[in-house]
Amino acid sequence: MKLNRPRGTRDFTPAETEKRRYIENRMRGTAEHWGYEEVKTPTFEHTELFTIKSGEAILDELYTFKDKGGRDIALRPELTAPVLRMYVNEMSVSPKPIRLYYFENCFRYERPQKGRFREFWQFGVELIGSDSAQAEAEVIALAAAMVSDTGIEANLHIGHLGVVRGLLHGLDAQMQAEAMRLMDKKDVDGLRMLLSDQPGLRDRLPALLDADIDEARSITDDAQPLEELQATLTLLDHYGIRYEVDFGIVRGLDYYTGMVFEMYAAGLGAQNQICGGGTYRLAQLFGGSETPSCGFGIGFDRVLEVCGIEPPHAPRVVVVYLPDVTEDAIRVSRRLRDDAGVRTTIDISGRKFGQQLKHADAIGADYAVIVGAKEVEAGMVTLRDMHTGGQEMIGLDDAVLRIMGDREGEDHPASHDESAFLDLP
RNA sequence: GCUGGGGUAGGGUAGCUGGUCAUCCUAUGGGACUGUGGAUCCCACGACCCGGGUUCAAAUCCCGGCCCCGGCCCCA
Repeated sequence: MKLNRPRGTRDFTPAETEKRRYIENRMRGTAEHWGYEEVKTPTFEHTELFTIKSGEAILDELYTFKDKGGRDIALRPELTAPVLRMYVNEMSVSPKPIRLYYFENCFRYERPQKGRFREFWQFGVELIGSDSAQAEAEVIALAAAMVSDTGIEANLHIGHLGVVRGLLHGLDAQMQAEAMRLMDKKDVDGLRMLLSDQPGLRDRLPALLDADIDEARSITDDAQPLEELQATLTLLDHYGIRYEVDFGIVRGLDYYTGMVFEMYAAGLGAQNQICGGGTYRLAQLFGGSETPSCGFGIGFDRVLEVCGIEPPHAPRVVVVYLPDVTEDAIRVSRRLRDDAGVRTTIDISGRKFGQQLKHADAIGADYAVIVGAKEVEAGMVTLRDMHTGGQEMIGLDDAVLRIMGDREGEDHPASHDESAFLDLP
């Protein structure tokens, strides 16, 4: 009986993996240019870490189990909590602010659909130790840069939880939660109905959904959140980032303290959000001292689904040889790998000459380097361009140069990206 | 959790008002072809999602499950 992979998981073929690696490394490169350093945390944590952060309700969506020592363990559903836990455990005395990024798989037990899987990958950033306007603007600008680096046009919406929270202050907790939910859904009618006996709010809250920052001033009495937001937005203008003010972004969780933002891309159906973040305080929940922070997460799988970027083509070379010169052929393949640094394969199946070429074609080789008695005698190789069919007997050094020149002539981005790409294990 | 559509070789499909050996294309391996690929021909390989029911007979009809693709809910 054939076994299939578990629901909501995926296999990635070589072509898909290559593309994922390439995009991943571009994003990595951007984060590093902004001075962020990569961290890794465990794939599983104590379940408590996530329930402390997000409440017991998330247990339904967690992969949990008891380990052999009876501990309650959960596969990580996200990385902000693990990274902040790590900060409290390992880095709380590091000089602030601390700039961290991560790229990891996460697990959520949810119904799979477009852009939603049970194992998915998140790229994220946490700027720990500051919630200044400068910090917020940097984090948002970095998110925008990462997304646009992948060739995606996304809409950036920025809001501030202080405004809604200030307005809802007098209501009981359940009403507040419901109002927040309706704000998030932009459900004007629902809001009016919910707040029908709250004349002070019934119109102001729905009005906030469409308000820009000036209009918001007339809706709320509390000027402070708006000033904070204005300071951040002013800096973002200097970063050259385009955004939309949206007080309907509520990101319901208690630990968000102020600015919140989301990015949306077309072409993803119901799961159109590719990035979400904001300013929060979590460290004290995990036993650290109160530490303002901000960060965001990018849904890597959704990015891949809409981004138009393809990895640069790296030439493929096949050494085609006759059985009586196997040793020479192996020597040639070593030179191609070591000196030219191109991906080089050589027949291991005992195929006949014609079939070796046929196979080279089938796997999409760009060049065949032909080694036979003639070549060995002349101390040369025959370099065949598999695309044009043209071929020429030349010295191995020339062949190496020719192939390397091809690689450098390809249309692909700046060298740092390429070297990062090639340095992968 | 709710809901619509769907599961036939590795991929794509025909058959699906029950009845020869389940069709065709493609991919893969080999041969025709012992120094020149993409063509052609031949051979090989390989499937009815799982379980139960109805029936002399089930890929086909019925029930349940699993899975896939969407939508809702949720979304740290």
